[in-house]
Amino acid sequence: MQQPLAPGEKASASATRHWEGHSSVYGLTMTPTPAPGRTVLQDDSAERILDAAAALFIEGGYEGTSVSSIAKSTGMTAAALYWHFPSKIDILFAVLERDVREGYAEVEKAVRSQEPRQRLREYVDAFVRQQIREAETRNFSYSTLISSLPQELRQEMLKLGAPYIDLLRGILTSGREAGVFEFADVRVTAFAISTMCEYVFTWFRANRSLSQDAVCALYTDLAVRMVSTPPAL
Amino acid sequence: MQQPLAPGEKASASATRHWEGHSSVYGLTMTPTPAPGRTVLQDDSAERILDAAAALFIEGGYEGTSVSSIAKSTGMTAAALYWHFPSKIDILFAVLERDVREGYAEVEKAVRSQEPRQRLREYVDAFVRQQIREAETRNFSYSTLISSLPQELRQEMLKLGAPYIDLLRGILTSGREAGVFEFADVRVTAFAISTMCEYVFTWFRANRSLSQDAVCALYTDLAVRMVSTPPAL
DNA sequence: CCTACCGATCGGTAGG
DNA sequence: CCTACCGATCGGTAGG
Repeated sequence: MQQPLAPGEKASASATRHWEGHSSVYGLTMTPTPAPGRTVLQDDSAERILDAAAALFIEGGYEGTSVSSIAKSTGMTAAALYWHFPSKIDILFAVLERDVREGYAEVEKAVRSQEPRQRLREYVDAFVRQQIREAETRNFSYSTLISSLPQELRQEMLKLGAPYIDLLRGILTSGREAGVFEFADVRVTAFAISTMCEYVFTWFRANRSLSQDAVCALYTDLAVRMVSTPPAL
Repeated sequence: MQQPLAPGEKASASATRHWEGHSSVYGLTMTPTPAPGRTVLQDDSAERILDAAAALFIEGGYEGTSVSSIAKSTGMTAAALYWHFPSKIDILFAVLERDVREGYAEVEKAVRSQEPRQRLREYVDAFVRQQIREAETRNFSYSTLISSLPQELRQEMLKLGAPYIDLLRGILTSGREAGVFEFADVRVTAFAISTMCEYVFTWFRANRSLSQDAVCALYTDLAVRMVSTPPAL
C-alpha cells in the first residue's frame, strides 16, 4: 500500500503517480506524489500542457524549447509542470505518443475499401497528406523530434508506431492472398513504403510548385507499382 | 587593413577570417581574428576538429554535445575552436557538408554501368548500403543532425545534396529515353526513391534479423519496380 | 591558440 | 489532509 508522504519527503520513482505514461529513466528526484486514484485524462491541465508543448516543440525543437516557455504558454509556472510530468523529456514523449495515436486514427479511418489495391491507395494518400499538411506549418516534424528522445524512449516510440505498420502489412498480405500483389518480403516492403511516405516533408517544402494532391497521386501510384503483379522486371 | 585586437576586444562578424564556409547567421560576437592569409584546408587542426565533432555529434546529437567536449577530444581548449570556426553550428554544418560530399563520391563511384536499369540498381544498392552502415554504429545519423540546423542552413544543406538527386534524375531520365523506364514525374519519383533509401536507418536497427545484403537486394528491386515499363497498374 | 572569465539561461526543486 | 499550484532560487553549464 502507498503511504502518505511526510512533508518534504521525496517520492521514489516507483511510487504510484497520478500522471500516466513512461517513468523517467534518469535518476532524478521527483516532486511529492499526490494521492493516487486520479488520472491525467480527467485533468485537462495535462492536455493543455501537451497542446502548448507540441506547438513549441514543433516551432523550435526540443532543446530549443525551455520548460518555462511551455509553462508561460499554459499560464502556469515552470514548477507547476512538474506536478503533471516528472521531467521535460516525459512531456515530449507524451506529445509524441498522443500524435502517433491521432495520426494512426486518421489513416485507419481513411482506409475503408475492401479491395487491396484501393486500400493501399487510401493508406498512402492519407499518410502522405498528413505528412505534407504537417510539413507546411512546422519547423520540426514529429519524426525529427523523435531523435531528441534518449535511446530507450526512442525504442518505446517505435513500438507505438506498430499499428501504423501493421495496418500496411495487413493490406499487403491480403493483396498477396488475393493475387493482386506480389513482393519478396512483407516487412521490408512495408517499411519501404512507410518511410517513403513519412519523410515526404524532407523535400516537399523546397518544391512549392507541386500541389498536395499531385504529390499524393504520384506517391500512390509509386506504392501500387512497388507491389503489383505482374512485376515489371 | 586589419588592426591587431587589444586584449578582450571582440572582432566584428565582418572581419576577415581565415576559416572558410558559412558566416554565422546569428548576431553572436566573435573571438579575436587571426592574421589573414591562411586557409583551413592547409590546416589539419580544422580537420581534426571535424573528425572529433562528427564522432561526438553522432554519439550524442548536436545539443547533447558541448563545445568543450569537442575541444577536449581534439586536445584543444574550448576557446581555441573559435579560432577555426565562428560558432558551434558552423562546426556542425562543416561536418555535414564534408559527409555529403564523401557520401556522394561513394555513390557516384558505384554507379558505373551504362544500362539504365543496372545503373539504378547500383545507385540504390550503394545508397542503402551506406545508410545501413552508418545506422549500425551511430545514435544520430547525419540525416537527423540536419534538423539541428536553423532554417537557413538547412536550406543550404538541401542544396548540397543536389548532386545526389541529380545523379538519380539523370538515371531515371536516360532510362525513360531508352524506353525501359516509365514514370509520371521525374522530380517526385527521384525524391521518393531517394528518401526511401535515406531513411532505412529509422527501422533497420530494430530488425536485426535482416542482413545488409538482403535489404539492399529488396530495396533495389522495389526501386526498379517503381519506374519500370510496362507498369503493372 | 590559452587563461580567465562574462551574461543568460538551463532543467529541476525548495518550503508553504 | 487534499489538489493545484506560487515566488524564488538552487547548482551547473551553455556558448562565446
